[in-house]
Amino acid sequence: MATPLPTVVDVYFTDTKRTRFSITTPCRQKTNRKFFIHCATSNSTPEAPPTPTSDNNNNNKKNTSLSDQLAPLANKTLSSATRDQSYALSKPKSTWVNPTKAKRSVLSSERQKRATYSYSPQLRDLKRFAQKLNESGSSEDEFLACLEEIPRPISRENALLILNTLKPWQKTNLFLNWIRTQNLLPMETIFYNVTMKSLRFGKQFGLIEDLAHQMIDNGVPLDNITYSTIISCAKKCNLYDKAVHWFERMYKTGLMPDEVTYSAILDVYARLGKVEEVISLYERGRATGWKPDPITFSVLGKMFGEAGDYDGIRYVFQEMESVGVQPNLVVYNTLLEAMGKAGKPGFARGLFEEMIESGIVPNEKTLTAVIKIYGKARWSRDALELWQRMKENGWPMDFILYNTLLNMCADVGLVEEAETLFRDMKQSVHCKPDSWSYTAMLNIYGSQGDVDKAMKLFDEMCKLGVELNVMGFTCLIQCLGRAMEFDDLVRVFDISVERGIKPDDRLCGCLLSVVSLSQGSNDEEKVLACLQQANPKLVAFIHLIEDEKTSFETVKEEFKGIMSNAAVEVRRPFCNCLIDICRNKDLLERAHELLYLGTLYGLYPGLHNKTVEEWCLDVRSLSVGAALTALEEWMWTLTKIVKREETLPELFLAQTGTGAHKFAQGLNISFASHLRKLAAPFKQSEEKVGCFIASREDLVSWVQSKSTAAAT
DNA sequence: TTAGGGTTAG
Repeated sequence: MATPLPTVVDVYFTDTKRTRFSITTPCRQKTNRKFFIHCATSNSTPEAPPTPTSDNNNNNKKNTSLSDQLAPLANKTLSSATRDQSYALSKPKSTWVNPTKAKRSVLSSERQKRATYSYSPQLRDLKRFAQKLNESGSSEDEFLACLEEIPRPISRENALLILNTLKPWQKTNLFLNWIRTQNLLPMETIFYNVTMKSLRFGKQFGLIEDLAHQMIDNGVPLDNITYSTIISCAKKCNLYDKAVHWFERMYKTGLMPDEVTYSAILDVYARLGKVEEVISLYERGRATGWKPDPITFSVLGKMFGEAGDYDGIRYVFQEMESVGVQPNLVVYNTLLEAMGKAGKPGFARGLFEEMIESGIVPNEKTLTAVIKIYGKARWSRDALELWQRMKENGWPMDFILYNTLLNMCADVGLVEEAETLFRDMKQSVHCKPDSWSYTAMLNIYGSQGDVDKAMKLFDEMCKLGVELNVMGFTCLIQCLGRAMEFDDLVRVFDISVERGIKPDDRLCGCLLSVVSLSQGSNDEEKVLACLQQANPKLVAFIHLIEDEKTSFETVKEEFKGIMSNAAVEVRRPFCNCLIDICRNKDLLERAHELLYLGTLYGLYPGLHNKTVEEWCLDVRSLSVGAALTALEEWMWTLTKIVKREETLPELFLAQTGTGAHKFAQGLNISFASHLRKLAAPFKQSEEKVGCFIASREDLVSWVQSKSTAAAT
C-alpha cells in the first residue's frame, strides 16, 4: 500500500528527535575492554540497578502455575499487535519496581540438557542400510519395501541413527511413521525432534505442526528443542504468527524456555518489527539474572539496524560491555550492517578496524557490508584501500561481494576499476557475472552516459540470455535519455514491455526526467507516449500543470494524489522533474507553485536552515530547475525582509554541493550562472567548495540598489 | 549438520 503523504506539520512531529531511552540495565560486570563505541557520547545517566533479591525465585512461585505467573507477559506483551513508536526502551515495567518482591523468571537459567545416546556397535551395516533407504525410490511403497530388509531388530539407538541419516525429509517422515505404527519402540521426544529437524530443511512447517499435534495427542512431551525447532521452522517459512503461537503455548503449558528458545523468539519479534516487545523480553530476562550470549546481541543488533536506530545500536554495545560479552564475527557483521543502515559510516569504519585489531578475520559478509557502506557514503578512497587490503590479505570473496564491489564502483564513479573487475568475473570459475553484475555495469555506463558501452552490454545480455530486470532497463533508459537517443530509448522501452517488465515508480521517474530533457525536440511526444503506458496519471498531471488556466487548488489536489500513490523515495525526484518541465516551458509561476507544494508535503526537508548567525539554502537534493526556483523564492523573501527592516543574520549561504557523485555534476555551474543573471550578491566560497556566500551588508545594498533602479 | 537460536546485494 502507498505510504500516506504527510504534510510538513506531520513531518515536523515525526522527525522530532526524542530521547528514546535511558540505560537502566545495571553494569554488573565492569570490564576494561574498550569498545570503539566510546567515541559516541551518551547523555543518558544509568539509573539505579534493580536491587538483587537474595531469595530464590522458586519460593515465590511455588503455588502458582508458570502460565499464571506469566499471564501478564503472555496477555499483554506478547499479544500486543500494535507497535508503539515512542517506546521507552528502559523504562522498567511497573510490576518490577518493588524491590522487595522477587522478579519472576521468564527463562530457565540452564540450557536444556541433552540425553546421551550412543550408536550400536553394528554401526557400519546400519549406515549402509540407511544409505540404501536414501537411494530407494521416493514412493511410500518402495520405501516400505526397502524397510523389509532391515538387518536387525530396531533399537532406540538404531532408530536414531537411521533418522539422523535419512534425507530428504519425506523419508525421515516415513521412517518415523513406520516406527510409530509398528509399535516397535516407545515413542520419545527425541525421535520427533530429529524428524522435525529434517522437515525444517524442507520448510515443511505444516508437517512439523502435524507432528507436534501427534505428540500432544499421544502424550509425548514437547521440550525446548521441540519448541525451538518449531519456532525456527516457522521463521524460515515466514510464519511469524505461528512462531508466536507455539511460544505462547509453551508458556501456557508451564514449560520454561531456555536461552535458545528465548533468543529464537526474540528474533521472531524483531523480524515483526515489535521492538518494544523484544526490549521488554530482553530486559525481563536480564532482570532475572540471564546472561545473554552473542547470538542474542546479534538479534538485537539486526533489529535496531533494520529500524535505522543508532541509539538502539549503542544500547547493544553498552549491554555487551555490561554483560561482559566479546563480539564474535557474526555479531560484528550484524552490527556493521546495522551501522550502515543507521547511516553511520564513520562508526562502521571504526568498528571494522576494531574487529581486525581484535584478531578476527573478516568473511565475505563482513566485507560486503563495509564495501557497501563506503560506496553509499561515496568514500572512494576508503573503498579502494579496503579493496587493496582484501587482495593483499587474501580475504574471502564470493559473487555477492564481487557484485557489491561493482555497485560500489557505480556509487563512487570508478569506471575502469569496475571494468577490470567485470572482466575478472568473466574469467573466474565460481563468480561468473550474473544479472546483478550486468545491472551494476549498466548502472555505471548509464550514469556516465556511455551509450555505446551500455548498448553493447545490452546486446551481450540478450545474446547470453542474461535476464534484465526493471532496474537494468531503468539504467539503460536513463543512459539513452541523457544522450538524447530517443528512438533507441523507445525501442528499449518497448522491449521491456514485450518482456512483461512491470514499470515501477523509479522507471517512471526516469521517464519523467527524460520528458524534461526531450522538451522542445520532435521526440517529446515519443517519450511522453512511453510514460503514458507506464503511468497515465502522471502524463495527465503534466498536461494539467502545463495548462495555465488550471487553478492552484486543482494542481494541489492532483499533486497530492500523484505523490500519495508514489513510493516515498521517488516523490522528491518526481517533484524536481515536474518543476524542470514547467521551467522549460517558461511556466515560472507554476514551477514556484510546485516547489511550494513539495515543501508543504515535506519533500524538501532541510531546504532552509537558520541560526542566529547565518541562514542557509541547501539545494543539494534539488534538480537544476528546482534549485533555481528555490533560489528565486529565497531572494524574493529576503528582499521583503530587508524592506521590512526585520532582523537578519550576518551571513547568507547557498549550498549546491560539488556533486560528490562524479556522474552528477553541473548544479553548481547552473546555480552560479543564475546568480549572475539575478545579479545577486553571492560569491563562490573559497574555503568551502559548493558554497555561495553573501554578507548582510552585500544583501541589503543589493536590495536597495534594485529598489532605486526600479524607481528610476 | 549425530535433536534447538544469530550475519551478505539495487
